[in-house]
Amino acid sequence: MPKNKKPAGGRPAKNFDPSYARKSGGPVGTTTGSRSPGHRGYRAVEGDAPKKARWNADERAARRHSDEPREQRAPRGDRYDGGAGRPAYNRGENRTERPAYGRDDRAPRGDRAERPAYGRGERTERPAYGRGENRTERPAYNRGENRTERPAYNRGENRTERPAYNRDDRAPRNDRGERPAYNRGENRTERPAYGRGERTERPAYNRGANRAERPAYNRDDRAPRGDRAERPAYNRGERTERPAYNNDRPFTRGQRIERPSTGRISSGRDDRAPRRDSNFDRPRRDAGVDKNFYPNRDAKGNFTPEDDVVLERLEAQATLAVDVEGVSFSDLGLGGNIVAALAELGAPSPFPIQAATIPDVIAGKDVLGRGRTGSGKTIAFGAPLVEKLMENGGGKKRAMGRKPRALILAPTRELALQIDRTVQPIARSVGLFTTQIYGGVPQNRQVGALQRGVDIIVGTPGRIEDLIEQGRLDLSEVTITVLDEADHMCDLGFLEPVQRILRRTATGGQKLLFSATLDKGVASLVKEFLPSPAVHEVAGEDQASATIDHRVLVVEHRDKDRIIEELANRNEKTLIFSRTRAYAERLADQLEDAGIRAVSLHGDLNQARRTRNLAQLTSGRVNVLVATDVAARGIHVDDITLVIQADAPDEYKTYLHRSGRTGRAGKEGVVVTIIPKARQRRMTELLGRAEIEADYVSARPGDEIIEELAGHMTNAKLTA
DNA sequence: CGGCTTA
Repeated sequence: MPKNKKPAGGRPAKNFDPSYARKSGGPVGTTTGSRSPGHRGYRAVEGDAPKKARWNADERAARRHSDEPREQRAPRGDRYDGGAGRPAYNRGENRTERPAYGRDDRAPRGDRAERPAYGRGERTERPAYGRGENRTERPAYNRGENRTERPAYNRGENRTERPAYNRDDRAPRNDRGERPAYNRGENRTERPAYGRGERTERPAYNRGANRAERPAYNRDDRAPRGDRAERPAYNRGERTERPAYNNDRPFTRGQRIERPSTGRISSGRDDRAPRRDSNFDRPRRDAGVDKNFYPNRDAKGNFTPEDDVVLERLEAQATLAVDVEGVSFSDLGLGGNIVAALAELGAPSPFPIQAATIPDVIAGKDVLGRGRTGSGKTIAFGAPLVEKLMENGGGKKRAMGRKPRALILAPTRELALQIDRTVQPIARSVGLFTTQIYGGVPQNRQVGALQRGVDIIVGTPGRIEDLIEQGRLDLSEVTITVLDEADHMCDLGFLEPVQRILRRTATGGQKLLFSATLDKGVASLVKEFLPSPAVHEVAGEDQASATIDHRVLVVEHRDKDRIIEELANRNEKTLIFSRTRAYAERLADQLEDAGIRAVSLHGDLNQARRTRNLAQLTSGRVNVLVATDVAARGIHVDDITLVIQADAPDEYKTYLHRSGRTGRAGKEGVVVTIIPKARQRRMTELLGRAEIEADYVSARPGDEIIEELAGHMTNAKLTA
């Protein structure tokens, strides 16, 4: 706490003083906190003031910042005083002052007696679950024999059997003292507020130095093999199938130590997302458990060329650009407020895809829409969706705790965020609320928003399904569902969760599927959910758009990184795609080392870093982003003039989506795909499928062609 | 390979 907030001679505000609880006296009657009413921390009466009633988590979530658009609030860490000045919130002894954070309201008390000691017996055995020094003692993080004792944590049927897990029924507060050490004790005080603003101050959790000290966390070397054999068959099956699991982690320890820090601010190295093995993957390991969150993809490879035909088979109704000339959004059936909001968003009049689909959506039809990337698909579904909700809305509007009536699903968090940035202002213009539901961030705020009541949900499948299972999200009144990047949502790994989610929505609800590429991969969804869809695409706007110059560089493998470096050494925005997270990270590092400011974007970064790195490209703070295919679809960044495919894509659709990051809104762009000689045949086949013509050029570092492609020479020469 | 849930 800043010293200047302490009145001279006073004692620290009790909420902020970790040592307070130890001082037996309690209030001694001197002034404290702010003297001005309305200021945070204001205390009108000292000493005998009644103890402040506390909110439980849900109440707090419902009240917090209710006066500002919730989606625009700063991330947690930036609020209040940034956390750094809040030394002990949620920690140590303070904890005891808090009457059961987030528990009271959850389950009926009655449960308690029935579950006398769930999760406690074990606890004594591992007093500091998963943390600190204990870690080394538990080489097999979260695994091993404990597992068998709690056979179904967080899973299907168990869930229903113990409706009150993680809830009220644990123990009355005073029980606390008896509870061995759950979440308390010395560890707690040592941890400077896990997961909040102070993050950067956190000494070494999951970071460089510590890494080396923690010999066994989550890594290859974490547990002797023998451990595994002893484990009674739980959690084994997949393991054997994935022998290299954890071996191809992007950062092996070796690398880490070699380059402890290059001084890159943005390396992202310190912002790794938590590993996803153990718990995260666990559900799918158990046969017989219905929850199959991310189904394994062993079945992949059933792809046959015949499946991969372009949408024409679905008899798209083509719309010509000329058809929509002079048409306004009002003509299409949108209300005045929405039209005004669209104008504000920079969309004064409809694009063809919008003109094609908006009337059908308002008419209540299911719609399949294919439009070139950057053709305005978000508005094509967002605006009529809001219009529909208005028509059906009636008096429910703004009722506390009303159930959502529209759902927009996207394959990546970044895309969900971006969609919300467009849809939210449209919705707000007519008094409807949106909220984002996606993983990688604390769920409190999202749950709070749901409790206040929202109309439109924008999110990714994982968290949405999670909240459904927690009983915190009810889709039964969702009458309009949108799948953006629909074909990707039908890929293995996404299809099943998406199907489960769609089945949770109102029966007979309207479904809209949009993507830049659509093929028969969507058939299974169409069959089940879109009985007779209207299919739209925009004629003459295929992906081989004239504004993009496609090139293929055939290089020696050893020259590849060097050539990428030369290509990326330019003054305009460049997006580089790699196949793996590790390579994306390595390339970003290499570019930085070469003096080219670059950041990365991939699933090994935590969400904060992902958001920040993408924002750095958007804002122009850096010109180079190295990404996995997380950035391939839907992400819009202005003025990317060069897309480099450091690894060629496997699928023509991926090529189209990646290259769609440039040449947006009619601007020019170059797509350079770097391949080894051996890949030429495959590449040609892929380009044929994508209906793209591209020149092949062999290149070595320093070649003129690289200068050209980087834009250091004139366009005239480039095309010559 | 990548993407997608956890306090």
